[in-house]
Amino acid sequence: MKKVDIKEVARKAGVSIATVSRAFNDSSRVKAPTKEKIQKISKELNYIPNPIARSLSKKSSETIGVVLPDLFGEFFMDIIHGIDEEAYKHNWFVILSSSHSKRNILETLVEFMGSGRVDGVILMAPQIDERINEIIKKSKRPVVLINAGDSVDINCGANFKINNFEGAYNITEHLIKTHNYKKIGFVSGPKDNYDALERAKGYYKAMHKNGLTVDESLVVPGNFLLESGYAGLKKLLNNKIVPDAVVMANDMMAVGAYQAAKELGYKIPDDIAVVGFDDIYLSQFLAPRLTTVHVPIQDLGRKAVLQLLEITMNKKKNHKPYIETLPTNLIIGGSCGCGR
Amino acid sequence: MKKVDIKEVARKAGVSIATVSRAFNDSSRVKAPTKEKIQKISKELNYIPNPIARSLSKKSSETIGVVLPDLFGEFFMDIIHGIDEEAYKHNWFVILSSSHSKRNILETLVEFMGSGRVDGVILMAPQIDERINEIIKKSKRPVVLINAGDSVDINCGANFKINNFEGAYNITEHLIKTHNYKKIGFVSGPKDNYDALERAKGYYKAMHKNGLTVDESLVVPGNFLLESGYAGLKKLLNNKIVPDAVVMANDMMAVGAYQAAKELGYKIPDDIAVVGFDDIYLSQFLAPRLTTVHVPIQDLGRKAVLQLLEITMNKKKNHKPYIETLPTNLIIGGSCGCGR
DNA sequence: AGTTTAAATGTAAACGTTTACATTTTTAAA
DNA sequence: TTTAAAAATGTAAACGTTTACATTTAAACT
Repeated sequence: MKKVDIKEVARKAGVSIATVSRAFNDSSRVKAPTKEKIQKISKELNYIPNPIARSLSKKSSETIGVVLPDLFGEFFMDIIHGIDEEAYKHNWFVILSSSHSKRNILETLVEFMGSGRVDGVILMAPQIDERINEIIKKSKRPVVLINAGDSVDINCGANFKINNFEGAYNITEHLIKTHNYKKIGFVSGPKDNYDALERAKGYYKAMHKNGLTVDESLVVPGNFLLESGYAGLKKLLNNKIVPDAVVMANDMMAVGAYQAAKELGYKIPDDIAVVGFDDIYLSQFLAPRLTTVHVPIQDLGRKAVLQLLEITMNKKKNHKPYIETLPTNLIIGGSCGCGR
Repeated sequence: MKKVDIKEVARKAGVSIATVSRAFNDSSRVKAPTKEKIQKISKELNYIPNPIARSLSKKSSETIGVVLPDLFGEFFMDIIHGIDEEAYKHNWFVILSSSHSKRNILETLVEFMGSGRVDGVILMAPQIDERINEIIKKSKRPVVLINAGDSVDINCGANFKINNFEGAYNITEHLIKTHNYKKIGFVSGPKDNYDALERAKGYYKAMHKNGLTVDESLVVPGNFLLESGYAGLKKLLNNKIVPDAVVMANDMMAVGAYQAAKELGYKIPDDIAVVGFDDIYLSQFLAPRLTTVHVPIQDLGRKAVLQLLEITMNKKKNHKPYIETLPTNLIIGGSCGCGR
């Protein structure tokens, strides 16, 4: 399989390399018979235009860089799935880089941006610090953010978010209005996490809107990990004011809560109702099925790609960043008390 | 942030571009003070050598292409995780492509191989057909296979597999020797899937080795999906010969089996023991925890990368393909009857 | 100091495309 | 036919590096 380049094809076809190139690109400018001959010969020789050379010349690579905080959990799986699927549909490639360390986000970003390696990047950084923001601002290439808070809207090409607030609000209100719970606890996520913060806000808002005061002791800190959900619920169940329901800031912690409840002999939802957030795969297998908030993660990935392509195509200069907040929806299981 | 290239740096540093290039590559050949000056200036100008141009010139991209059958389930997550982690460690990039269709595997492979886009590819194709095999053979670039059966050992650079046979053998034998089950059923995976076949073999072998005959009706077909596990167990429980234990060819089907058992009022493991294969995340949350076979998936990814890098570095001409079969290990839960 | 050798740097030709611009061929109009 | 306009093709200069090979500079011997 010796190397075959455009010259070879041109020679065999009796045309110039420009014609060959055109045959592969803007086909309208080359006569049909010529094009056919070139195609035939290319097939024979197994010729594929070298994408590297092409990128160098065109200054674009038809490749998207994807930078994710850490490659773990189905959340990221789904994002990647969405991205990959959409990118493939449009014949783009995806370069993946999960940021194995904080510092690495920067590095990768710089590497991506500075070079012709990618035409744009999809960045998911839970909280964007100043340096990252700086890079995005300076960058020639479009950046589409996923779930990145609002502080950075200005510099990016687009920012897709999940409506965490609404989701938390709705599920909390469900507990209040449908089930008439009064003492509703909350186990929060990491303090510096954008999603976590929004979810907390949603919980508070729903409580207040419905005339319920939130006792200090009803809110305990968590970190999105199973163990902290476990510890969180235990703490709540040993509280002076024992809640009759509890909102976990994500499903993993809800799983921990299930374990804690079981251990302490509390039945869900009879002794205590538990709800989560994320609708992870696992949640449907819990008994009773977890009531939670579904988050359209794959959509997030897909939309990010589409937006990035759009920006890349249109080359709009000083486009306003496009901001979209995707809605969530309530998944009713048995853990809130429904279907009792 | 206007473009800054090697010429710009060279000019500012008062040296030739060759020196700049050397300063960035084989540093030993440029005098220390010069190098420092170049580094300083590069930093000032935010210069990063254009990887595309570099690739074109060097005919290598420090990028690995990863082709996976489909981007779904944690199995693939783990593989990607392993690959990404190891690649990052060695400063390589990863281009991802899940093959959204059969035909696409070919396309992607050709695209990857023919061009300078990647230096090598990691391919996971459950069953490799002739055309794929052909491409691998012809290819200039190294291919490392993951879990691809043995038919293709000849052409690739390496082939990493999971010891499916051993895993299935061991878990079946565990049921026999530790628990003294005699009527052990089996729900198989897809007929054309390499892993599935090996697992089936392991089950049969363990049965025979321990003097148990396998009644036809004890083996029912499945397809690795939850539903088929559900259907599979139901079928077995309605059998003339009702098994006292059943080996599911993977964990997802075991989850289905749990649902079927529950529905029919069979208690696991008292009425029927169930074991799985894969040790998926979910399996630890089943009640009782699923007894299963752990598969070192991340290792698979990591090893594949390492091997690929090695091949790329050493440029061994006609190296024998490196073949390694990774061992599995038994995860004992309550579903087999242990800890009763 | 002069000569040889080694180290540092420079020059210019790749690498395989794309694409303005120039030229030729074809088509249409006069 | 001739000529103008349009379509097809060709020529050659980018794109930003790396790297043989050539040249200069420095170090090490006589």
